[in-house]
Amino acid sequence: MLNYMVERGAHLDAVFHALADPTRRSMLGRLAERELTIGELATPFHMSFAGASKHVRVLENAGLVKRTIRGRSHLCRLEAARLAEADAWLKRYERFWTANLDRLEALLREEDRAKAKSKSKSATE
Amino acid sequence: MLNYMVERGAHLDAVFHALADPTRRSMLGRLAERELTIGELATPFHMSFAGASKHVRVLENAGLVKRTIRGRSHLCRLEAARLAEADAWLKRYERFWTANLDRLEALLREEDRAKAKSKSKSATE
DNA sequence: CTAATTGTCAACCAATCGGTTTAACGTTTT
DNA sequence: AAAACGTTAAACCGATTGGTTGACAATTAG
Repeated sequence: MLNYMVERGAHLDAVFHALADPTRRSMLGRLAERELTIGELATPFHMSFAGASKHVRVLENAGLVKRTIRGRSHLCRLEAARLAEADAWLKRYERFWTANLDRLEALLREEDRAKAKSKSKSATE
Repeated sequence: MLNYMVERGAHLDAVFHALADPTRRSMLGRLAERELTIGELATPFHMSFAGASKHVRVLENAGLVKRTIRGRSHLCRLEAARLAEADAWLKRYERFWTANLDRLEALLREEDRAKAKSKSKSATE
């Protein structure tokens, strides 16, 4: 749906998909140190040039990499904004692994639910 | 490779893949509020029962959900440890969106690289 | 015992994935 | 003008994805 695309989550689909591949994560890792051309990005993996090029495009489409063409070589640089979005999404679950205070909070919510049995809730994704 | 599986990153593949689907993210969101059966997880989406079941399995295989069978219904609960791993991976890039101090750090690293031109580096993914 | 409920499994589908190869394109060098 | 370089495009491949259906197993309710 268009609403979904605009409102929220569309980026996350692409970003998480892009991150779900070790080759791509490795590329991002190298780009975190310096800007690299497609060729430089390709060399560490025993993979065809075109193969690496496709990985870069996935990263680009997810907004994780931006490319500037200079002459015949394409320079890639890391673009972190979308990573920040992914991080923000994960943060919503932070309390589940920071624990401790959680046990308490869980108990409180338990009490809350016991008291107010009437409400129905909407799944905010 | 087996080495890859054991060493690092194998989880991330599965976790990020699991998160790359809006249905699955939504399920996690609901599980963050309370434990739910497969059926309860399925209802919000106009999707077959078996379809939802497969999504849950993906989450389970990624270690994001744990299931306890009680009678004929399967209770699912959120398991956050793997989310923490994903968060830890993302944190390595945090400085790229917190910015500001970065410009400085980048300059410092630039100087460093200029001084020591001898070292080769390994891509730690 | 019989029904209905809760969920899985297996087969199947079209679409996408990660990867290859070969051909082409624009840029730089000679 | 020609050759070499850096990269993309297109066609293709097998594997996987998200989704369906229908049959089945197990627990629960009437």
